[in-house]
Amino acid sequence: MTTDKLTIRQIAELAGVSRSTVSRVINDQPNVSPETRDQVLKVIAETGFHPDPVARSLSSRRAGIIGLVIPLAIQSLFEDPFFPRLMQGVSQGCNAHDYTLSLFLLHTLEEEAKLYPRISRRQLLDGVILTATYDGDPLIRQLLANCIPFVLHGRHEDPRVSYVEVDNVTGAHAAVTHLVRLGRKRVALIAGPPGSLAAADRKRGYLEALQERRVPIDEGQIVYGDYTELSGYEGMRQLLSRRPDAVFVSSDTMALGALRALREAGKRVPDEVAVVGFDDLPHAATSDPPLTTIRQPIQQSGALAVDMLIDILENETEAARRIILPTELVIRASCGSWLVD
Amino acid sequence: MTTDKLTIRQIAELAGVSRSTVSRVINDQPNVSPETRDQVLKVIAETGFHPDPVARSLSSRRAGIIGLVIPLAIQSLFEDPFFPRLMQGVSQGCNAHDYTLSLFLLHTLEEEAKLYPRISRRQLLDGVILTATYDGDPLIRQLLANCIPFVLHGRHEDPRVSYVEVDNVTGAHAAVTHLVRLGRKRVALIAGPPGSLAAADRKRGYLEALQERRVPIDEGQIVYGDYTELSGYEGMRQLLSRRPDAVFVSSDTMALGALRALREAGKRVPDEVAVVGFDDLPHAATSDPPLTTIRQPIQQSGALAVDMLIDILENETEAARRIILPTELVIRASCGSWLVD
DNA sequence: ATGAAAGCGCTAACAT
DNA sequence: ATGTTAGCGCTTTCAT
Repeated sequence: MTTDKLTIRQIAELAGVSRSTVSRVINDQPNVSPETRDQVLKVIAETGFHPDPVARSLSSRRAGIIGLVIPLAIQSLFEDPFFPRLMQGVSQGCNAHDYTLSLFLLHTLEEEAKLYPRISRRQLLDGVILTATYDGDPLIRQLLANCIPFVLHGRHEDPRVSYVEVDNVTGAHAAVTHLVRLGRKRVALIAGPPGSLAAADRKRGYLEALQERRVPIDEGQIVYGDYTELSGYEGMRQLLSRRPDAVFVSSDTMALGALRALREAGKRVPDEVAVVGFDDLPHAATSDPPLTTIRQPIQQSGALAVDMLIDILENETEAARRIILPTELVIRASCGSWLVD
Repeated sequence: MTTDKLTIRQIAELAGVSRSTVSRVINDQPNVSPETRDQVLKVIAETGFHPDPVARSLSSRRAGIIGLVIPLAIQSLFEDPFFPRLMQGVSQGCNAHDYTLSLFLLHTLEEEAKLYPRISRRQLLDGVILTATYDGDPLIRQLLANCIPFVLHGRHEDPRVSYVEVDNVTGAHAAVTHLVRLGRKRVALIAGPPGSLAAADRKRGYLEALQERRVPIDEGQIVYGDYTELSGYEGMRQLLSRRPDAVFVSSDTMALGALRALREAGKRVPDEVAVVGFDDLPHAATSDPPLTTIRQPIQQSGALAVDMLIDILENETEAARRIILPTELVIRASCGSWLVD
């Protein structure tokens, strides 16, 4: 039935019209009489015709494909549910707009170098969503220099860059303020990797919250992880000698590692040490004890990045677009709220 | 510098040759004299020319793109590190062969229906890797019917289907045999969802191991989950009344849920109940207690699926290809090996 | 409202 | 070894 060698040419013949008309119908363009349109649609339905996306891209200069690129596909990518969640959001956004999603996980610098030709032609990809960029990532410069439409997932200083970000400063601020109000005096921080802007923002929220509450800041209470469970574990072990009575951890996955270190050390959570994470991914709710955390709308942010990119693609304006999404404190057992009720 | 309106035409002019010659050079074809080749390569390097992939696809009828499709993007996708790991493998495979990866996460049946036109044209996608298919998934039939090259991740009965699979039966068999040898008499099973062939295979391994060891099989000791932590938790709670002294869980993530249920119920692991998982993902090593599990080469299986698909694309043969990968028992604390030393 | 015709940038016979 | 030419299947002016 579906001979699949169909082209608009055959459809045109079968419908008794010209190729242009078929093209108009396919693309929902005006200037086709209702009868003609119905006739063509009927033939298309009967034959099961689908226009060739490649030919279409070649002549229309748009591919209907969006790239999601993750530079230096970090270790945590494959252990932290954060990225899958983000991909889900991006994927849903693409599906909703009938765009295809291409995924570029760059494991090495070589692969990163090879990426560029692929996207530079503005043909294979209409635009790019870039996430998990690190400080000084050359990709942003390249995209900017070559006028390739892109949206960053995470904020950026350059005024030309459009982005979707989560309000990391406020989120971290809320977490730490919560701990201080609960009476914790020695609040440590397991931060994300230096070089990550999101990590820096969360650290800033931590510092500002302490300052506002007149809690002295002790640099020794700050350690850095890379969003893996292991780095959270090791970070917490380092912190142990500083005897914190609370710790704000920049991701749930690292917080799970911190809980493990505390358990091993025989520290009761939250009685001796309160813990607050960041993300509110599923495993935060099932840890022992369940994790108080800052919820961020990961999936939504991915979908919004797609919306934004498509808006940029379809309505070419100059102004960069920016969205900042709010976070939310989710209270569970690990912060010990009930201890002070 | 990079004017980016370059076509082979300009390159041809600059190099003083014809377009065909440029094309030959680009595609590493023979019948170009070394001098000409060098000259062309020089111009290409100087201008920073990259051939347009879309135009190339249109005339060569191959896109250099592979699709990874995950039908009914199951809940567990976004909480179990299994899929990210698989994607990493697939992505590396694609990068190694200079193919681009497109990701199709199908969240609804509607989206699944829309996918088909996208791939049927044999243009946008050269081939497909299909994973997490469920029983009676229409996708396989469609791909087969339309002669779209694809590789299944997971085995399949149809002799025309090429696949890469992990030896689930043997893996599960090893897990259960290990438990029985350790003296466990009442070995329960938390299986994967009915409808999944991999889940059925693991169940078969479980049943066969018990039979071989002359352990009576109790259907009441078998429950089903969906690879989420929660389903493992609930499965274990159901099993509690059956008083198992061991449980084989079909995924690490579900095993974590089982551990949580046991902890809540005050059952000591492994003393009272031994637990063995499946996967050996990072979180298996950091649970409390660390999880004995069956390691499967997820990442490798993804990369191999790509290799296989590309082999099929580039050397069109009739015969279906099949790879079965071995698993490995990884002993940690949760099975209580040391209790019987 | 409809059709004719010129590309889009490349590959692949075919000719030389 | 190199050039010529005809498409690939569609979109898009430009006529009518």
